[in-house]
Amino acid sequence: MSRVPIPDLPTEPTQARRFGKARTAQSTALAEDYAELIADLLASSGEARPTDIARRLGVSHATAIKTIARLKREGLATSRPYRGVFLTPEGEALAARVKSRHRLVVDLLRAVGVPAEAAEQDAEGIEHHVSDLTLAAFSRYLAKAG
Amino acid sequence: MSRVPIPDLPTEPTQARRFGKARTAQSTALAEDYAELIADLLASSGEARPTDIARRLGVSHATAIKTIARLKREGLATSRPYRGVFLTPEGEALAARVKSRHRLVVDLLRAVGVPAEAAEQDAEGIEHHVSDLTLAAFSRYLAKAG
DNA sequence: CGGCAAGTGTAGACGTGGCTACACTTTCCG
DNA sequence: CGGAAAGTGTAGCCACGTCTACACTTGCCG
Repeated sequence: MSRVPIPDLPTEPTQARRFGKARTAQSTALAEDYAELIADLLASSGEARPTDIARRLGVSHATAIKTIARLKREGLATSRPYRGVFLTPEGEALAARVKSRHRLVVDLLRAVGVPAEAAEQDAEGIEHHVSDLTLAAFSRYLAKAG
Repeated sequence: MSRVPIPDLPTEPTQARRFGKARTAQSTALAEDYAELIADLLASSGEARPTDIARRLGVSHATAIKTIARLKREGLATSRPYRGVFLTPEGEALAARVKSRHRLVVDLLRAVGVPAEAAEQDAEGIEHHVSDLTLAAFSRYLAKAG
């Protein structure tokens, strides 16, 4: 009988490692989204207020404030009561990385024929799981094909 | 001066919707992973035991059991104490969908030049955020380019 | 057939991200 | 300049996914 009705599963530790990484990635995703959004707001309007951030993200302002507190704890942002949020140099670096990665993912999706709105929507979730290796491949592909 | 140093942000509700969807997607990701893995284990060894699932996923058996309970609540799986886990028809359908989507994502990544191991790793996280529209585009692209 | 190893299940704790409700500042306009 | 609207912050709740610790079944082997 044919040999591949059941393709071999990855070895147990390999698969566990993959899932583990995917789980961990998710914990950094929030910080990345916030950093990028704060950078955008600062660039486009000069200030990033918790309420604006909350509205953009579709969460309550209380949730936004809690997450901003986490960014501060992690050294990515600064803020003083009633005075808006700013990014530390590390926060800005993260935002820049995230932004360029986002663009690259959207461009790649578009390049292989994904409609614009779907590309934007899916990129929002996909981008957090794209490794540097994959990103480099996207970049090469776009340089060649685009 | 140049007109596009700051590309317009998406409108507030649009962006909120995108983030919201990305957040929601993540909540279904776990169920998808479990369904796919259970299907694989059933296919390759005839049974899916909580401990095997836990080891593959890199979590404790207690976590696996709790998540299996959730799958049961959602009508995707069945199990009786000490007797292993099985999928309902809906669970099998989900597993099949997830499996083919996973394959398509890996193939697409490979097709644009992502190294095999990176493709497998990243697909694990990416797959949960790929919409049907995007999946269809991937499929078209592979048919044309592959 | 008795007992032990392996597997299974349950309880309880923790951190996270989400929410609502309420209190306090700021800002701005009459 | 005073008060109301808008924004900010805090408290307390919930669901979820994770863990460790402990108790109970199963199944097999001597």
